[in-house]
Amino acid sequence: MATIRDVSKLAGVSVATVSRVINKNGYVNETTKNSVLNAIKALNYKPSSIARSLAGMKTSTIALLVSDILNPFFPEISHAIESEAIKQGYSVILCNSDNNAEKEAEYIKILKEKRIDGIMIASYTIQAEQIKKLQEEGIPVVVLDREFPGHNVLTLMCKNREGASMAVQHLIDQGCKKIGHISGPLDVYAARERAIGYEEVTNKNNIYTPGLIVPGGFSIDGGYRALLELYAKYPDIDGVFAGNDLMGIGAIKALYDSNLYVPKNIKVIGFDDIDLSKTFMPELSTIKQPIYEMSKMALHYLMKQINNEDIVLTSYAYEVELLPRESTKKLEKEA
Amino acid sequence: MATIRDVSKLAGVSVATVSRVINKNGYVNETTKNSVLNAIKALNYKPSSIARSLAGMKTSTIALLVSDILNPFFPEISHAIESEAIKQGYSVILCNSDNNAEKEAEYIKILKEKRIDGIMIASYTIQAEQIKKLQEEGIPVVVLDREFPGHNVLTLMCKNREGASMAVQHLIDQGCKKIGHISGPLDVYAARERAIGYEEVTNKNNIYTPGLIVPGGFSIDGGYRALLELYAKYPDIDGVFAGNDLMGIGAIKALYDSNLYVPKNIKVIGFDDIDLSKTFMPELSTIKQPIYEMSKMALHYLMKQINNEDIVLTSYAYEVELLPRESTKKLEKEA
DNA sequence: TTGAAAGCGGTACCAA
DNA sequence: TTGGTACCGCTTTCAA
Repeated sequence: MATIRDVSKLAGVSVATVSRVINKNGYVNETTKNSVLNAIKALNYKPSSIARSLAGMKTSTIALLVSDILNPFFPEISHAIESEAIKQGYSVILCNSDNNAEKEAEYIKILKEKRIDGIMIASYTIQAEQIKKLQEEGIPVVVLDREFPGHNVLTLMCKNREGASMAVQHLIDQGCKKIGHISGPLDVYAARERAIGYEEVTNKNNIYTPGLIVPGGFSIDGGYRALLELYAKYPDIDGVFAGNDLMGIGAIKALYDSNLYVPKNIKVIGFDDIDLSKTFMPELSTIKQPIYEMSKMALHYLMKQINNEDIVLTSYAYEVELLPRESTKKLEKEA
Repeated sequence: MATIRDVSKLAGVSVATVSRVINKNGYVNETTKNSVLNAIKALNYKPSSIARSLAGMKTSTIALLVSDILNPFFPEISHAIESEAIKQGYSVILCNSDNNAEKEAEYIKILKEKRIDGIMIASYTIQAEQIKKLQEEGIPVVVLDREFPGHNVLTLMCKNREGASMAVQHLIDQGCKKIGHISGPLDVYAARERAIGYEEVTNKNNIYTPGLIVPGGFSIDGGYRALLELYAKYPDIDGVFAGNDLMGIGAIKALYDSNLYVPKNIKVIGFDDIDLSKTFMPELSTIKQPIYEMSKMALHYLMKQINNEDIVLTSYAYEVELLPRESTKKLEKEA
């Protein structure tokens, strides 16, 4: 593989000049420039990012740390982050923690060694302490879908609590009297907020019962099991708010396998609006998070930090939107 | 951030010695070693992979090029590749081509600049020519789910044609008389093979009709539209073999929206056995590809090439397995 | 407008 | 067992 020296020799100039034309900075005579360009082409020269990073002290690479790449929510984030990053000339290295704190820690170590320019975190296992450490070492960080009160990190999320309230209110509006909640892991911020939103509305309507909250681990299987548990305890349940779409889908599946139908016997609403939710049968009502928009802004702020622009390290919550679909439809005969 | 020189000074040794203890190679006195280790800890020193790569001429990084990260098939591959790579001390940088040849080419350029040690390709847009070029430049390549006859590349896939035949035969066994095929893009190897498998079996049973093959672009939406088209042309269709699970799901959805039910009115079978297929309702019968196993072996062979071990650059096809589920069940009254 | 040369942070060879 | 040092391929002053 040709090096900058090969190019400089062939073009009959110094490496400094070659560097200037590659980076389009500094003065360089038009004629000189052309002969360099020709030499580059002739040698099929591709500058080594490795060497560039070492000399220039930046890698043009960021990392995206996710909890679980098999959960469709994360590929959606990943797709957004990557699309936006590439526009700015950045590559992203995707790290899948598999919800495993050790694997995550290992990744963080590797990322530091790789001297990435910044890190975007969409992982539930990460602790505030680790984020603080990253920042102390001068690595820009932005966090998605989490909150660390009292910590100075930029955090982007949606209005989880409000969304949850909207979801539950929607079930009530559709005629549900006994509403269960399949929650995410309650040590996860978003899951907790959604559970609180559920509590608030059920309380206000005097239909709150602690036993109606069952954890479902944010997965299809978890949602499946949670629904069965819920139904065993409360056979008269007629509405379910699932803490995310995946669990909503699991719940519908469990109902189906129990010969109960959605929305006829029980209405179900999820959260997130992943692609799958409108493909499922019945189509899953949900609370839409602006995933792409959030991710895009998150990247934007990460870049700002990387470029040493002053920004306020705080948290923003995006608006959510109720998407009523078939899974919460009020049927004729009920009306 | 501390450098190797900082460590050497604090420990009172030379950088060479520090390098030796970091890399656990060469002789180093136990006492010296400990003082180095202490210095490393005291300074929170993390060796720069950048500098290491530049000096050592290897990056310990491979790339995985996929067609579409939003298609669950690819996160599954990605998960497998990444899990296995990390075990060997390799990081993987995930590149999502979005089925866009230009974006893909851009990525390949970036990857060359990054001097990655090898590249794993699971992309439908890539051309044999590009692979040849990579190889000529000395970059190890392994390809998943494609075939390039006449080209010297290691290619891993499953028995697509055979699997397709099994799928169609299964539909026939379940009593289907008129079987349509929703195909993937026919310029994609796997899609073509599956279509051929379909043709072979339908021909043998004298139920082959060219019009019964409709393309569905390997996506849910495409499958949805393809089914509608198929049904409009052939209202008496009673079985559908979808070229992948996603299209199978789209087809079932389309049927459902047309008030036709699976498996009662029409039976549907897919291909791949993505996670979702057994969650969908009805559960989708499918042909299982050993995705994890294939990916694992693909990585294994990529590493062999990276380590300059001699291997035969050829193609292997893995066995597939019929997974009959609800979507092709023969109902009582039909029996 | 161009070039010489000093790094960037490691590795590895050769001497000691 | 250790240390000195010449690279790896590029960027970036500083001088010319």
